[in-house]
Amino acid sequence: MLKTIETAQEAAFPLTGDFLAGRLRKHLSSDDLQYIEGLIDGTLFLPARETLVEGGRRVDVSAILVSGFAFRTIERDDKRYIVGVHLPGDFVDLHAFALKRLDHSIVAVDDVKVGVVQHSKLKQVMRDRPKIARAMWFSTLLDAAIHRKWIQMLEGLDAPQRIAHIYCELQTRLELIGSANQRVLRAPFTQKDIAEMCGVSAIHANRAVSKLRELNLGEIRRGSLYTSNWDALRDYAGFDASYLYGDGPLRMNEEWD
Amino acid sequence: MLKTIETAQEAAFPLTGDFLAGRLRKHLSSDDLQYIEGLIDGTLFLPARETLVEGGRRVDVSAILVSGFAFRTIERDDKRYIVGVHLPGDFVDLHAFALKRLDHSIVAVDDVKVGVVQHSKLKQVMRDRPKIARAMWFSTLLDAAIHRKWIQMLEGLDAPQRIAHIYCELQTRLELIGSANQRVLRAPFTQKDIAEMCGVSAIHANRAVSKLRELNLGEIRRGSLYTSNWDALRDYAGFDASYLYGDGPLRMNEEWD
DNA sequence: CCGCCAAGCTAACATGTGTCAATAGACGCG
DNA sequence: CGCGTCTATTGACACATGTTAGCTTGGCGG
Repeated sequence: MLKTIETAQEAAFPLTGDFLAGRLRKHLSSDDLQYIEGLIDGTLFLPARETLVEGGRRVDVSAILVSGFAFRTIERDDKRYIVGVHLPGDFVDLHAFALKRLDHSIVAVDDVKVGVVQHSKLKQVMRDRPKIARAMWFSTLLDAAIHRKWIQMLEGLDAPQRIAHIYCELQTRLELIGSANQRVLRAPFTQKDIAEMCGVSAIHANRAVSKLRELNLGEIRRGSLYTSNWDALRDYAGFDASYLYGDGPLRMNEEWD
Repeated sequence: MLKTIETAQEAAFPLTGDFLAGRLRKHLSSDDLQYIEGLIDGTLFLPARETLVEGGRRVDVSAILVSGFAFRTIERDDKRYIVGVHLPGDFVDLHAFALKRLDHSIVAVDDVKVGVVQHSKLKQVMRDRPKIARAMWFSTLLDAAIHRKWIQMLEGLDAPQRIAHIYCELQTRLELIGSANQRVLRAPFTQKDIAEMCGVSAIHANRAVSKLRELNLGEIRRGSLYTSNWDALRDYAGFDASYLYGDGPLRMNEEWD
């Protein structure tokens, strides 16, 4: 169960379908998207910095992030490691459906709204709607592809490049769900958050942020990135968006039937 | 298609079912395992260091590793980043089924044998055998969980600890498929391979290997790890096997019906 | 409006890691 | 058997990052 269900409040208004399954928006028909929306049992609000799913716990529901940011985190010896970031439209703990318990936690970064789906319903989807099931599988594989890119990033980039890469990824993912802004990437991260995503100390993250500013690549203030030169930033980070499977000739609509 | 299909040879002998779907061995009935084995169209041999699947290419088959080791790698600017390791029994590019093209390459470490499965057959599985489909999904989610652990490892451990952690993981995974040895973990890695898994230079990997030797934690010779003290090694790396979902009360046999 | 506290920033020094250069060992091949 | 090549190893030095300490800024509640 959701650990913090008791601190959350029920939503009063309907979901729009706009951000729902935002990541799959380009990959499924609106019929299919509506079907997914129909799986949602209810909506929860969770305040910033609260834990949505505690690692190790058994769960029998999964959650779609409707608004706000969330982290995947692993704790060890009082240190927190951020292993992924999620945006509105991400089916954020779908992994728990097949794994039954998660190896990590999901925490809200700012105030978030999530849609809750019972695993029993997902089991039904597996039986009755193989195409939807495959799309959900695809969504978790996209998480895996992002994980691999982070591994490569941690293996090959220094701290300023890692920060640049993470923001480039987020910008592209926001573009894919239609909520990017050209001049600013609004995000609620502290520099400690940035440090934990990059695997460096908070102090070094600060140095790295300063370096990006000195290089005129962008200015990070209170988590938000202001830049006039995304191309230079992408170049600096060696960012290549193909791992996000955002477009090209391989969208599921064309491939999955 | 398999890029190197022309360099590979057809297998002459039948598969045993022993290592097949080795990772799922504890999670499925022998009936189900035999069904998976039945999906295999043919067998390929691939010589050491050859590429099984080239990243970016469209594929319409996936491969189960029957014998030998394989790496997942990403290339960039003539540098190779190893983002994962696979052992016999791993459904090594099942990700390509839903993704259609892979964001990375699969390369043989030593001489390998793989079983090939057509995606058209997997599509059939999605329609007709939801439980098997879910098990295959599980297998890819296990890859994702391993990716997350690598991210944490790269964010939080220094080079010698990373090496220790990787070998601990491999030992546990070998135990899970019943082919571990208590005194030696036989593996065909060069120190350059180890460096590329850890995200450090080959020279620094050498220093790290030396340090493990000095600390009496283990001796790595030609890729194989000789140790008499796995507990100390696990402790040194902060290794906790729960992310491998090897046992406990959450096996699929009990949970998936 | 004040004051508090978390977040951001800076400096100085220690450790981890990269790079270059050089050498030694292991293996394949003629 | 000896040569050449890939792998492993060592030393010296430069750069990246961690750690500790202290200071500044900004948002927020009283």
